[in-house]
Parts: sequence; structure tokens; C-alpha cells
Amino acid sequence: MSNALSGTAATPEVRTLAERVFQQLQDAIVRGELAPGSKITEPGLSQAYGISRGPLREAMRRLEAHRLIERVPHVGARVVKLSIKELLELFDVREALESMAARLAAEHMNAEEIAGLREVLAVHERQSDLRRGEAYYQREGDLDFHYRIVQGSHNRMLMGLLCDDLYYLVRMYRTQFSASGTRPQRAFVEHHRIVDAIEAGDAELAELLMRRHVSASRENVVDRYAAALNQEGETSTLDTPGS
Amino acid sequence: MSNALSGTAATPEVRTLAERVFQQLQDAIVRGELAPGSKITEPGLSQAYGISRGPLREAMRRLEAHRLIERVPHVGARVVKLSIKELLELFDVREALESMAARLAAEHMNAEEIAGLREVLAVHERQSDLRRGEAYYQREGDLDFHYRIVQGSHNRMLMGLLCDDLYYLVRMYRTQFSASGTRPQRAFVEHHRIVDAIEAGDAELAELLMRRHVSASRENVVDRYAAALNQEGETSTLDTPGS
DNA sequence: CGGCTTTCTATTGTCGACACTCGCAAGGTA
DNA sequence: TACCTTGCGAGTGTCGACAATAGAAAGCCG
Repeated sequence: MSNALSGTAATPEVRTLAERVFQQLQDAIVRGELAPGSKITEPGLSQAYGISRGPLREAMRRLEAHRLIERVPHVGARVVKLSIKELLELFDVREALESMAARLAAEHMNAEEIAGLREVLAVHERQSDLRRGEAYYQREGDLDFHYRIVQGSHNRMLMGLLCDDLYYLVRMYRTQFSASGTRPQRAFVEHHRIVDAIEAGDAELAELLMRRHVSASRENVVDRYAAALNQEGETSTLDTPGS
Repeated sequence: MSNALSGTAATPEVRTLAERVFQQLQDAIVRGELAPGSKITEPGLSQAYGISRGPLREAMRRLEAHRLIERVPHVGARVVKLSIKELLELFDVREALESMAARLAAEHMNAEEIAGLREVLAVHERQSDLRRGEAYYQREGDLDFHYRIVQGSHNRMLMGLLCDDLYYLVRMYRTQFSASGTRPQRAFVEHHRIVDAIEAGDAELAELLMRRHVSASRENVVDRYAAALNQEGETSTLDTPGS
């Protein structure tokens, strides 16, 4: 489980066609290769991936369950359209779930897991030394950190909700808005404080710090969006999608 | 939206076979008609419901996404097996999400929605008068109350997670353990206090009260389970499923 | 008699084809 | 000219059949 971003379970074994196509489509959507809001058609995709419509429909059903596409009966499916409103909703849900995860992690994480968590932070620090000031130094690393916390909660339901569903959305939003980790130094300090609380077994503090951490990230997005609205004419890194 | 238990969207229109079978299967599982842990086979169900395996597989995929069945590739699917451990996990997730929902509800609910919420409590009170002391007077009513809170959060993602996924699991657990609303009076008072906080616009208080409310319900389950363990020989209302 | 191999069967995964529905464009009418 | 009707095409929903896999039963060997 060196790279937590590959999913909850290390599954190099793709036992079925639908599974493989699902992962490929998921990756394509998260990376933005399939434009958000674009309509996807079953014959088109089945021909593109060289499979029948059966497994493809199954893959699309899973994408729908993970909230990466939206389907309307007898009409079709399209990649989710990302709006600021929904992004903020996502942050509220993350704040609730991840603060709970941090609390449980402080209660249940063992020494080995905490050591792994510190190792993740050390890797971030090294990367931060190399490219100090660049905003995206922990584009994926940030999620890697959050992944470990969630896994440390030892709550399978929480792990499923966050790692299997929400984190893919988070990555998609980051690609979409090209708004990856701003405020790197602050977030980095916050990560360390959270680990300290977890190591001390202080569940309440860990929960509070994680809640503030996610909330601060949310406010950062709000500020960036407001700033982008003020200078609409210029080429901004923040798009202004519908609604 | 008189009966919130029918789902988030009022969909009397079942435009597709897979949709109808999905709802039927979902209902059958939640009501316990399909025994938890029992294996379900595609030819069997397709024949039982008089449809082909295509739509049935789609319905099963949706059941899997809602965590009502578990599938293993090339092996088969079985109705989820409910363990105390997972039930407690579910309560932790509910505590996180519903406390957030209460907070958002206090910020976003309008007068009309609050009036509807009070009406729900009034109905509960009437039922409580009729059959005072009976434990299950608000078996579904309790969920109806929680439904309204979540809807009042005006957070579509939260609504989807709780109403479409978790609440079906909650109902299933209640059927499974035949452990519906104990402590009716206390829960009733707590409901009123939560509505008071929401009406006052006190987001922090609403969040705190909801968190305590769910947590108390969780502790109640723990106590009942411990009590059931102590007197294993007797016929207990609490089964002791695996793990 | 126990353990391993082998066959067999039931179930799942995959495919191609047909029927139905929806959206759109062309044509007609007020 | 604007609106409604109608026909067409693309795409989805559904079905039955074939191929591949996992589990179990039967047979073989030590």
C-alpha cells in the first residue's frame, strides 16, 4: 500500500472486463480527459474500448454510483458538471467525515501506522525543499496524507465513503479548477499538528484540528473563487462553471 | 413529499425494468424477506421476477452500490451480513454526517420546512399518546424526522449519502436486530430540543445536540448488545451475528 | 482410509441482435 | 412568420445464447 491513491485495496488483478473499463474510465474522468459535462454514449465507448455494451453498461453503473457521471433513463449519460456550489457541499461532507476519521484515528491507530504517517510528511517535506513555493508540491501527496488518516480510523464504512467515492471527486475538482494545494506552508504545519494529536491519543484535538484544516481549505477555495469573479476578463486559473 | 421514507425524489414513475426490480429487491432486503447472508443467484431472481438477467444485473449493481449486497467476481452475491462492529461503524458515520446536517439545517432551513418538522413531531406525540410505552412507536417516524433534517441542510451530497444509502442500512439493521427505538421518551425530548435549536438558528447547538442524540442511540445499542451477551441462553431480541 | 487430482455442473461474464423511447428536423397550417 | 405536427435517426432498454470460471463431487493414488 505504498501508493494509497490507487484505491483502498491493492488490486493489480482485474478479473473482469467491466472492472478494467471502469478503472480506465474513472481515470480518464478524474484526469479531465473526458470533458466534464460532455455526453458519453454507449456505442461510442464500447467501440473505443473494444468491448461489448454489456460490460460497458456495468462500468457506467459503477461510475454513476461513484458520482462521476449522471444518467437519465432513455436519454443518456454525461460526465458530472462541476459547480462551485457542489464543490462547497463536498467540503462540508469532507469536514464532517474527516474530522470523525481523525478522531477515530487518534483512538485506534497503532505505532506502525503512525510511523507511516510521519514518513508521508517527511516525503512532503523533501519535495517541499526541492520546489519551495510551487503551489502543487503536494497535489497528490495531500490526499495521500488524508488517505492514511482515514485508513487509521479502522472504520470500513468511513474508508469506503471517503476513499472510494469522495476522494475521486476531490481529485476531479482539483483537475477541473486547476486549483491544487494553495497555501502549502500552512497546510503542511496543520498536517504535522494533526499527527501530533493522533500520536498523543488526543481524539478531541485531532478531530478539531482536522475540522479546521478542511474548513480552512474550503475558505481558501471560496476566496479564490471570489477573486476570480472580480477579475473575470483576465485568464484565471479558476473557471466559473455553471450555477 | 408526505412520506419521506420513499426516497429523496418522489418517483412513482418507474421508467425501466431494472429500476422496478431494484426497488423491489431493496424493499425485500430491508424488510428482511431476503435473509441476510443468504446467497442470491442471477438465474433464480430473474426467473422469480420474470425478467431477463440484463436488467437484473443492473439492479444488483445498484444494490451493491447502496451496500445492501456484496458481490465477488465469478463467485456470486449475497445479502450483507450484519455485525455489531459494522453497526457501530454506521453510527459513527451517522454521527458525523447528521451533526453536520443539523448544523446546515439551522443555517438554511426556512419557516415552511421548520413548520413541517414540528408537524412530524406532533404526529409522533399523537402516536405516543395512543401507545405510550411501546418501544417501536416511532420505528419509521424517527427516520422521518432525521430525513427532514437532512433535507433541510440543502446539501445535495449529504442528502444523497444519508437518504439514499445509510438510511436504508439503518432500517435494515433495525429489522435485523429487531432493536427499534428504545428509549422513546428521551429521544422524543431530544428531537424537540434539536428543532428548537434549528428554529433559533443556533447552528452550533443544533450540531451538538444531534451529535449527542446519535451518540446516545449508539450507546443504547452497545448496552443492549452487552446485556444480550450476558444472558445468552435466553431468547433475546438481540441476535449475535458473526464477528 | 486420507489426500490429491480430475471431471462435471451450475453460475457468472460477455456478446450480438431486436424493440422501444427520446430528441430533432422537416414539413404543414393558422 | 410562428407554432404545431409528424416522420426519421440515434441511442438506450431488454433479451436469449455462448464462453469462461469457480466450487463441488467423483475417482485415483499413496
